[in-house]
Amino acid sequence: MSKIEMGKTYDPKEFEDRIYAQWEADKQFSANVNSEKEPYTIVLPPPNITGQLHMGHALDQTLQDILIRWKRMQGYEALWLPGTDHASIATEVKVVEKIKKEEGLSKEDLGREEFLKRAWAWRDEYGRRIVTQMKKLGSSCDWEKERFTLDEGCSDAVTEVFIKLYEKGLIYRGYRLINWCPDCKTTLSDAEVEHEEKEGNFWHIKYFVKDSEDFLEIATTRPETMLGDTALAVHPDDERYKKFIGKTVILPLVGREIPVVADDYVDMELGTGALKITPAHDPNDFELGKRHDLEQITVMNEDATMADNTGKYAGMDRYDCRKVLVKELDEQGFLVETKKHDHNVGTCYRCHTVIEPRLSDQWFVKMEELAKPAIDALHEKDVNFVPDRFSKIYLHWLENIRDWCISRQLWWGHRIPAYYCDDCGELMVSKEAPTACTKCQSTNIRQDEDALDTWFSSALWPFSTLGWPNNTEELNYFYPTNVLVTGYDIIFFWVVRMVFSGIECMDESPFKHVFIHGLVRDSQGRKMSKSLGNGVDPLEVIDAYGADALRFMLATGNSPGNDLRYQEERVESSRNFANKLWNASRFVLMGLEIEDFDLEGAELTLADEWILSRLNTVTEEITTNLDKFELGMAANKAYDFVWNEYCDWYIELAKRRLYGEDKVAKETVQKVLVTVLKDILKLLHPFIPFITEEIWQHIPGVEGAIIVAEWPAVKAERYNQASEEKMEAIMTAIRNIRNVRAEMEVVPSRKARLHVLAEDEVAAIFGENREYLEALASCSEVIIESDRQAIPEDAVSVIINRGELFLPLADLIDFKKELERLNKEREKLEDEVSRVEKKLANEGFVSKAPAKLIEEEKAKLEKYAGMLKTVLERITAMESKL
RNA sequence: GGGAGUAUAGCUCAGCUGGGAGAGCACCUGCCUUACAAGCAGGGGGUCAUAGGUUCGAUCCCUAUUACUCCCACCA
Repeated sequence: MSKIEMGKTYDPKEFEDRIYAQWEADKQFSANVNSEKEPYTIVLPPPNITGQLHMGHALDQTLQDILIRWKRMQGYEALWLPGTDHASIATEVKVVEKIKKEEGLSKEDLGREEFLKRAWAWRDEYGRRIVTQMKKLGSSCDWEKERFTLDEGCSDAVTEVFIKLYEKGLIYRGYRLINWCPDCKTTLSDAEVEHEEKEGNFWHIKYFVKDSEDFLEIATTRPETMLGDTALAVHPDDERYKKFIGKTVILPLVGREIPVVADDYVDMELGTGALKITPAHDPNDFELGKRHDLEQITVMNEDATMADNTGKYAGMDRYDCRKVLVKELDEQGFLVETKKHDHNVGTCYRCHTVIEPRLSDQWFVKMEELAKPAIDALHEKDVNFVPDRFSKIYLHWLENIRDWCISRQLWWGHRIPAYYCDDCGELMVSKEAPTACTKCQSTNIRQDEDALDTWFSSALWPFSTLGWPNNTEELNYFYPTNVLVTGYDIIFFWVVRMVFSGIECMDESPFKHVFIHGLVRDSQGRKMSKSLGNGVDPLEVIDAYGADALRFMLATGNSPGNDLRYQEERVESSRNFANKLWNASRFVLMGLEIEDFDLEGAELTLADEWILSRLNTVTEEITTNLDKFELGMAANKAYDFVWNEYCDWYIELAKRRLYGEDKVAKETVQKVLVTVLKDILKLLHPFIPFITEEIWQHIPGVEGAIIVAEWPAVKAERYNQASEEKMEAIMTAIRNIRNVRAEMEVVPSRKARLHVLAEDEVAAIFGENREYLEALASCSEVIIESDRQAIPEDAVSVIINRGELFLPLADLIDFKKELERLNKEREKLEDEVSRVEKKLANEGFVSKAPAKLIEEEKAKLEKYAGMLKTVLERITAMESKL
């Protein structure tokens, strides 16, 4: 491996693509059945091929890549299985738009076969684009295993499941009222219907009793459906309307005779307490109609225009017809009043057209039996949500689930493996098209025209991608997967369905953990959307700041399950961190003459021991955080350690030895610098893979890539609390000296002697490590004093625990100012002392608080009281001079 | 109509099982100190939404209230 000089500034463009290509060439992402290793599997939530990746994908994938890279380093056979989703309805809409625009044709003009050709071409183009984008982000997927929900294997799985469930009676064909999108001209499942609050009216209409002046007043929000009314309904206990029950009323304008039925579904409080029943256009009316054996009259076409059976209204759009009807009802005296009434209406989740309930023959999955084991899986902790609160959403959905309508009137998707005999009407479900009817032997057989709900194939993703229904080695090894990472917005579209499908087909939940993240919003908290034009393209961000900066920004500053605002400043600060790491590494590696960084037998200084000990502590914390899916916290800890401890303190302290004459000391400090740097790079690699790999490969003597380097182990024997405490004392002293100097407005270039007057133990620490103070506190020399008399009179003092530091600043010292400063210090210490004293005087605290805490408080009291005493003495001395 | 989330520094957000409030950005002061001005050093700034309760002790637990956000729901 060649060790080229590192560039002076961090330039991600210089190496990100190169590093990714190198990983690919070295097959670092490939995971294979390996009995020596434990598997760790994540399947990528397959992005829709409808377009390009957005920030949400970038977040989703960053989190997965962090986990996969971390586990790979921990020695697992880590598989991240990528792929894309054909997104039946969404893609079909796009392709229809495209051919309309480019060729001026409709999909019917093209015909099924030709249309599918265009759709596959679309898939090739966008599928490729998505892969390119993911690589830019650094996603370490095993691309050789890339799958597509509509590829051969996944399609086999779909057919297999369909037949299996059909044969078990869990898939059936039924004539039901389904959700119909008049624009997409297909059915939708309940999950695909979004409810939107819309302004509307209650129209109060008179329905006259046959051969009578008596009438019933009903209220409706959808007068156009009256053309399909087949009854009126009232509550059986409603005194106002009891006399109407069983009577016949005349449908206004139309003249048709319909009955008045009693049903306790009717709410007496709502509207007028009487309602019209249109079984073919309202789910409740449908149910009620079945109970009363009412006729179902469909009065609308597929495109929501009025049907031929509506006479003069035929062909009108449903809303135009509504206007006309209301006008006519009014003119003819049937309309009593119009009241404003806002209500929720169902809309298509793709095009937001108002759903029209429609009667038709469709395929359904019977849910009750499938839902049960999925509910149990959660209770038995086979499936665990992170954060746990999302369990409720999952449970609520499963416990209230209704049968799932899976047939779609679309071409782009898995065609339903059902066949009909045109002669005898026999229905056959089979893998291959039957050559002849199993009942009448006719060869006039045609396949069901419909395709399956796109989520039907997504539901099988965790095992269809591993080879199911074939009993492959990979399936046995990698299934069940370890964690599913996804947004909360598709818990019921997808997560729920994967769980029950996994249990049904594999007898085992498809994943142990479901790690839920939120949505990426814009800087003002709005959802990113095309219509608002506020979307931020991850590729542009990567172009400007690098993939590592984007990843780090996405991984930090938000907690699991919560939404995240995209803020450019945060990407910038992440980029700055990368730059910091780059420069620190450059400094450490510059002029390195050794390749062996083994610290065995090396003579370590306090600073060495301190940084190694801190590294160890931080390693342990980060590992624990990752175990608990606290990725943001882990990243922040690494950030703090690198910047505030390694760079700001250790590197600064290392400089003296580094530039010094002592060769052994120089080598030792280089060893420590590199040892710590190596672990830093490893700890950061899952978050910022490119820069860490690039730097790693500049380290002399390293073999192999960091992507497969071993995750740092926590070393019990190196944990050194004493060195951390000693170092802390010196660091505090340095901070205090800097603070005093800044307050006294001493220019940094002016050095001063430091006199230390302290208890022996403390004085010893300062004496042994005087060079730290010289290096970082502008001290020209450090003198340990044993006699107060020896301290120059014109010195500024810094009170420390069990001691006092003096800085003689001759001409600069202003006694009045110094006195002010000391008095401020005194106040602070007095507050502290009185706070602790109060606490310790509290009977309840002393008797009930844990012993350790009480000890700590006592130690604090001693410390602060001691410091306060010193400050007071100092003040007295100063005052005598004024 | 149910359910959930959020409310912490000027802004965006962390804060694990209750034990002296943190970061990034912004702001103020001083520094080009031979890795880094994408930097260094120092500093200001918070009755942790409100009111109660539990506790020796509450940003954290409980109750209620307010504001915002989201999800679910067949009430015409």
